[in-house]
Amino acid sequence: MAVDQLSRAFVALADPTRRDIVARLSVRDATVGELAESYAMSMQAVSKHLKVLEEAGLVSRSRDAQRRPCHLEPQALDLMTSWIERYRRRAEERFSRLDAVLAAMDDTDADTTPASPGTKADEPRPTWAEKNEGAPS
Amino acid sequence: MAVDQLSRAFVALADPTRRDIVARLSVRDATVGELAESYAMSMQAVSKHLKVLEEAGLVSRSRDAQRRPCHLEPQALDLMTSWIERYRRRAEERFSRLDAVLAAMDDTDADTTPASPGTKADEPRPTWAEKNEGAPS
DNA sequence: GTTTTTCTCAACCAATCGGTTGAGAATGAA
DNA sequence: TTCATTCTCAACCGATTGGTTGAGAAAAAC
Repeated sequence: MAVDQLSRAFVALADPTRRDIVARLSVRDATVGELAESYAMSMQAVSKHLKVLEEAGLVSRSRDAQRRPCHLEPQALDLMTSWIERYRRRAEERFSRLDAVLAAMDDTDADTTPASPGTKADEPRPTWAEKNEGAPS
Repeated sequence: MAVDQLSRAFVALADPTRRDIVARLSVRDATVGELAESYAMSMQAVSKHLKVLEEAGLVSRSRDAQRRPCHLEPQALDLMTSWIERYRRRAEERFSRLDAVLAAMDDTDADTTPASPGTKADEPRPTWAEKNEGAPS
């Protein structure tokens, strides 16, 4: 559904079964069959979960005869962490002691206040993140 | 759907609009109406998105007359980061130079190899993570 | 009081999700 | 070739999602 990499990654980890698969693969690679033994669902269902993880870039698969060993790809996790951390850090800075000072700066610095509270944009179109960052979403 | 906090958080950030809302709230609190101006959808839709974020613990809301200012809650982001980082770190350790050594240890150490490749469990029930960690999922 | 502003709730809809079953592709073994 | 193993694809199903519209609650302003 969500076309972008980041959405796919978050969607992928939103399911408990898929998070459990990621946890297992962090220890060692595994085949679809091996993974499927652990869950109360068909191998087809597990295969579907792996497809979601694969399309999110979280898992890659090689070939070993009939088997399709699954391998965790940590870089995809980095992408998520860096997105989250960016905004967490930003939010926490706001609660720091410099809060009042920064707020005062906000009122005069148009770059950090792209859409000031009173200044209502007439049109919706571009996302806030698009207007203000490189590629946050 | 997913009942646990972590699932809710990942579900919440899986939607691009909701990530954009989080990005905006990381800079400053905002009301539903202010947020809704930026998106090509009704205020009701934005209100629904905020409800999802709120139930995930990512956003809290106070009261100011009719207005319901939304406030980002960074701790919920921490929860996600720490889950992701745990398994990313684990996976990356596997690719380190000690890989061969650890693999050899795995074959003898039953604690780090709870379900050895050949040892097939007869029953599915508990998740892998439940059996091997505190509360990973 | 009435009206305005801000927001949520309820009902609805098409699309997607997470599971199922059944068929079959791909590979290695007999 | 035939058979067994491992896995994916396709079709289907009920439940959930992300949006809509319409009605109305809550608070301040008139």
